[in-house]
Amino acid sequence: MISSRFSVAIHILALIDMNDGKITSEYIAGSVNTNAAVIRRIMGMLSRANLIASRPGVVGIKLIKPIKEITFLDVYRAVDLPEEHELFALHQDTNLQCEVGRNIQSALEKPLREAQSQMERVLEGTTVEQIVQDIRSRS
Amino acid sequence: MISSRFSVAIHILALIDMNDGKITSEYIAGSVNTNAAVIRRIMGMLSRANLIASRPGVVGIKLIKPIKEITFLDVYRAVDLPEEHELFALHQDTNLQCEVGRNIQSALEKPLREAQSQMERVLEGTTVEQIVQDIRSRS
DNA sequence: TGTTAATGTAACTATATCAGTTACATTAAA
DNA sequence: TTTAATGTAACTGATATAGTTACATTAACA
Repeated sequence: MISSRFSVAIHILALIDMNDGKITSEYIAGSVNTNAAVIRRIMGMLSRANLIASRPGVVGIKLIKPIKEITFLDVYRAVDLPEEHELFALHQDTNLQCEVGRNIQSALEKPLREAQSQMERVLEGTTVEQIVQDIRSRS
Repeated sequence: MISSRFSVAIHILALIDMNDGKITSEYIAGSVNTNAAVIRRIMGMLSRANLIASRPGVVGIKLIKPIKEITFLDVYRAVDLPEEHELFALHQDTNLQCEVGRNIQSALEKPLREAQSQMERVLEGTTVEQIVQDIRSRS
C-alpha cells in the first residue's frame, strides 16, 4: 500500500497554491489534522525534489514548479521510499538448481514493469492543479 | 510496496503446473528458498481464493482454475491484505472547516482509482501460463 | 538589538506488516 | 501401525509508518 504521505503531500501542495504560499506548517497541520512536524517532514521531501522552497524563520512557501506542471508522478516520486520506486517486491535468492527458481525474476520483470508503468502513466497525466480546480468546484 | 507474497505465489503456481501438481510444500520451499510453512501459508490464501486445492496428509496440489485462466489479478487479490485491495492509502479525519480538508478525499478518489485500475488491467491481461512458457523458453 | 516565532531535523514511541521459525494436531498413504 | 505431509497457530526480528517532543537555527519586527 502506498503511504498516505502521498495524499498528504498533494493536500499540502493544494493548500500552498490556494493560499499563494502565505501559510505556515502549523496552518497546514490544522487542515490535515496532524502534527506540524509531520507536515514539515513531508515538505522536506518536496523541497529535496525541487517542487517547493521555504526558509527557516520565514513564513511562506514557494512553488518552484508551476502548479499546472506538478504531476502526481512528481509527488509520488518525491515522497516514495525507497528511491528505486519499485511497486512490486520480488523474492530473491531462489534456487538456481531449479528451472523456475533460476528464471522467475526475469520472467516476472516485463509484466510487472508494465503494470507499474501503466499506473505511473495515469499519475503523470494528473496535475495538482486539477485537484485544486476539483476542490474549488465542490465548494 | 506490494509484498513478495505475490511473486512467491506466482512461483508456486508455476511449479504446480510444471509438475502436474505432484509436489510437496517442502519441494516448493526448496525452489523458492524459504521455509515450508511460508509456502503453506501462501497456499492457504490461494486455496481460499479457489485457485488451488490440497488435502492434509496427501501429496499433490490441484489447480482448480486452468493455468491459462489464472491471471496475475487473481493471484494479486488472493494474497493482498487487506481485503479492500486499495493501492493508495488516503489520510482521513481532515479538517471539515477547511475547503481542502473537506474535499481532498473526494477529489483524489477518481484519479487514484484510475491509476489502480490501469495497473490491474495489466495484471488481468497476464496469465501464469505466460510465465510458465517464458520460463520454459529460457531453459 | 532583543524578542518572538517559524523552519528544519533529530530522537523517540507505538503500531502494523512482513517473512521466517518452531511446533503440533489432523489426515491419509503405505 | 508407522510414516509423512498438510494446515495453522504462536512467536520472533526486522522494517515502515505516523505521531510526538524537543531544540538549534534563522529571520521578522517592535
